[in-house]
Parts: sequence; structure tokens; C-alpha cells
Amino acid sequence: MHVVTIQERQDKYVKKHNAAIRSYSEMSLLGRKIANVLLYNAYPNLTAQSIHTISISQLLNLLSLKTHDYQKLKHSIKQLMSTIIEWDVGKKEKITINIEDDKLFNSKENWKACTLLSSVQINGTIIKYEYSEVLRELFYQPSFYSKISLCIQSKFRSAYAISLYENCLSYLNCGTTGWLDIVAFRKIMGVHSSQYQIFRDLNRRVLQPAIKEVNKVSNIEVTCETKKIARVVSYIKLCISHKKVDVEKEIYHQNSSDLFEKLINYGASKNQAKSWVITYGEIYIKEKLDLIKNSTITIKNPIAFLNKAIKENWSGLKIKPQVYENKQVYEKQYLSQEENITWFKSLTDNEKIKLLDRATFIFPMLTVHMEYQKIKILDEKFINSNIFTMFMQILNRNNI
DNA sequence: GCATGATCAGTTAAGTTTAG
DNA sequence: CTAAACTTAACTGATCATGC
Repeated sequence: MHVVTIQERQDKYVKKHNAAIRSYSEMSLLGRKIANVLLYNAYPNLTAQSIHTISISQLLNLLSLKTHDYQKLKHSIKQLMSTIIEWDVGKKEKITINIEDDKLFNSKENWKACTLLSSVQINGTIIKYEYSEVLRELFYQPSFYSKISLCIQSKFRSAYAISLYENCLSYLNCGTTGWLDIVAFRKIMGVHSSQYQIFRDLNRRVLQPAIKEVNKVSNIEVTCETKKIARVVSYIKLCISHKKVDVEKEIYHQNSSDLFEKLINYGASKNQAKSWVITYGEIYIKEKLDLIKNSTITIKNPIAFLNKAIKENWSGLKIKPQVYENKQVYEKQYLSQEENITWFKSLTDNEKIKLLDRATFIFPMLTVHMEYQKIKILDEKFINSNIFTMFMQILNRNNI
């Protein structure tokens, strides 16, 4: 069997199930980073094998760490064995947070739970770790996941910030978390009930610094609003959007720095190089660079050659520019709000209820939003609410 | 020394109660 | 009804502990 190696993949992103994101809430900064790297390393062979290996140097490389404190690493890895991932597997298959009094927790549902890693072994410089079968199934094709960049995660210095980042990513498509009560917010941030009992401290020491750090180091922009009941801040709403500039920076610094160097060496300006990579994709540009490299004749003006090769897709190669593919997907997926309303109105009540089951399975927080706004799927006001937009996005009937 | 996590004291703002 | 007094929570500044 062919085993895919890390080097064969260029994008260092890990698909992380939202059940895992929530279950990681009490983990340390390093533990969370390691868990993501281990999943990234195992992912290509996740279904094929239960035991995966990674060298310590590879792990440190993916963590962007230079430490030699192996005791600390060992402790953090061991911590993963006591991290419990819990999710429901009943008809509704809701994902729950592993805290008993959580709103989503329902003792009538069937649920599964297991530790993140079922075993760990260190042989010299090689770490062997094992995922249980149920977890491998859950993680391999997660129905609702966030794509976490290992490069961005390595920049985080605070556990609260990385927790906020991962949780916000799950809400990126909706653009907002909706109004979360403080208790729910504390849970997702991993703030114990004994800590920061006064909002002023929670705000100043957890919320604000975490937002500041996420906005500084990540590819998303987070703002927050609070709602008071009487004089007490009782709800927090986080608004999340893409941060375009940083995505470009990330491409420049992380994935394509070699490619940029080559393009600049051939005489391209920084802006031109950046524009090509962002517009056409790294693989496509590399392919055109290879044309110059493999050319039997001397190319007098490589940049002019590249420019034309890129724009006219010279050599009829297999890879098409990403921009065109993305455009097709975009046009295919996009539906207007009116089209969604018409479609929704054409459904029977039974079909609507089934869809709600599907949507809450994909995005459990939908239940909380609906309960909070006191909206039911069969209500007439449902189609005019922001929940409807969220609902359509969850069902992938919008341009996500 | 610096970053981060945690807590406290004084001040300010806003809501509630009560005396006139 | 009104305004002063009271209560409560947020804001701000400061300090301490811990780990790197």
C-alpha cells in the first residue's frame, strides 16, 4: 500500500472536527498544537491504519518550535490521552460538549466518547500514536469541521487565543456565533467556573487579549458585542470575517516563499509574483516555471515568457488555473436568498423537520440559536430571520 | 526580564429604592 | 413625582505568581 508522506502535501492545513475543537477546551496551548500536528500527520492514512508515527524533529518542525525540552513535549502528548472527545450518534447525531450541564447534552440520546489518543509510545526519536477506530471514522470525513493552518497556529502564544481562533473558524461561514450566553462562552474558551467570575476580569484578561491576538496573527478578524440583562453582561456575540491581507501574507511567507524567491529571481516584482500566485494558484505557477527550467532553448525574457505562459496556459497541461475552477464552483453553488425562500416554501413540513435534523447534526449550535430567538422551523417568521440564512448556509445552499 | 494568568482596590456609571 | 441615597457591576490601575 502506498503511504502518503507529509512532503507530498503542500498546504499545511488540518481538518478538525468541531467535536474535537470543543473537547480541546481545557487543553494547554502546546497540547492543542500537538494534537493538531498529530492529526495532520496521520490524516492521509487515517482510515488505513490505526497507529501512526512521527519523528520528534518532524513534530517540532510542524510546531515551528526549537525546544529541546522533551519532558514537556512528553507531558503534553500524554495529556492527549486524557482528553475526551464526545459526540452523539443517535438519530440526530448531535455533537455535545463533554460537560454534564450543557444545553446540548441530552441523556436520551445515544452518544460515544473516547480519548483523543488511545496509546502513545516513544522509541528514541520516533513517536508512535494510535487513534481508536471510532475516532478515525469521525475525524476522516467530518461532517462539520474547521480548516486550521499549522502555520497560523504556531504563531499563537496564548491558550485562550488559540481556543478562540479554532472556535471562531467553526462560525466563519455564518459570520457570527450568534448570542452565546456567558456560561457557553466560558466553556468553549476553557475558562473554569472558578476562574474570572467577574465579567470585567474575564473581559480584560481573556476575551480582549484573545481577540487582539487572533486579529494580529490569524487570517480572520474577530469583533465582539455584549448584551446585558439588567446591568449584567449575559451574552456575547462574536462576529468573524476573513482578513484578506493576512491570507496574502500567509501565502507569501509560509507556503510559497521558495516560489516567490524564484519568481523574483527571474525578474518579477513582488506585487506581480503575489498577484500571480493568488490569482492562479501555486501549483499552476510552478508548472509554468518548470517550462522555463525544462526549456531546450534559451529564453531571453523569462518574465515575459511566464506572463504569456500563465495567461494563455501554455503547453496544454493537466492543471488548470485555480481561478477558473473556483469561479465555476462559486457560480454553481451560489443561490440568492429569494431562491432559497422559494425552495424552502416548496417543502413539506416533514421535509423541513428532516432538514432541521440534518442542520443541527452538522451545526449543533443552531439549536441554541433557535431556542434563544424562540424561533421554530415551521414558524412563518423563520424565513425572515437571520437563522434562516444560517440554516441555508449549513445546508450548503449558499456560497460558502 | 518578559509574557501570561490571576486577583484586588478605587473609581465610574447605571439602575433601584426611598424620603420628602 | 423628584431627587438624593444606595446598590451593583464595569472600568482602570496596580500588584503578585509562575514559567520561559
